[in-house]
Amino acid sequence: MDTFQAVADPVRRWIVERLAAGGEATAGDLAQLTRTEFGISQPATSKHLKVLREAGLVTSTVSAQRRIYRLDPRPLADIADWATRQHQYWNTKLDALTQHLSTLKEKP
Amino acid sequence: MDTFQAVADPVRRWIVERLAAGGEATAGDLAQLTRTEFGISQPATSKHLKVLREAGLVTSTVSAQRRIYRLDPRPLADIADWATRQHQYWNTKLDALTQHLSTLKEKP
DNA sequence: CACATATTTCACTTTACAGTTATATGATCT
DNA sequence: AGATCATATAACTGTAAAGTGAAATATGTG
Repeated sequence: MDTFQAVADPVRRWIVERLAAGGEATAGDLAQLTRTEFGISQPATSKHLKVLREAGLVTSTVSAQRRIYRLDPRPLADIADWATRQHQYWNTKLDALTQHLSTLKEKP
Repeated sequence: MDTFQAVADPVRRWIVERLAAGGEATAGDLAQLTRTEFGISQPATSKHLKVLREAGLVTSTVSAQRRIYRLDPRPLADIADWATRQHQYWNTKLDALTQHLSTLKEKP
């Protein structure tokens, strides 16, 4: 699954936001939080974490029985880049159009 | 369907890119192009366009029997903002950590 | 070693979505 | 009006993803 699909799911997007805000969290923390936030079970969250892991959005390190999850900022940068590129490219065209229209208004 | 889910699909992302590059296109143009690019039928593309419309990513205007599709840059800006926000927030934390580690290295 | 804790994986069900063909809608042309 | 073109919708199918409870795996503790 690619990066876009990974963050398409609201639960996973919420997890990403949580990790960005808190820095890191154990799988148990996240399972607890998503339970209260979305009412889903612990295995459900575990599977979401797997998807995020395979998409490269998060990394996990083992600490005894706990798995500590952290965000990898690079894939997010890719998304931001893509969106900004499409956004800006088209915006310049839009600006050109607006300007063209206003010159038409001056000299009708 | 929300903006993220709309651009999660590769066909729709391709359509967005095409509109950003070309400025505008008719439904027929896009149906033709996605046909050669992905091998899907005209109704399939029509449904993708519907999703993009309902997500607010594109607008369509009627010109005789044709529907002309254009990109609305605002939702893309939202995506870029979101991704940049998560990315940067965590990056500052990462920088702080890196700096912390290097000071530890100096004075062990 | 037995037991508790943390997390993942398995087997299964339900739901959502992309795709298809066929049909409907609406505008243009002769 | 009838034919045709452009696009959308309907009805249906196959597949994938998200959810669940139960079991497996691995680590720490009395």
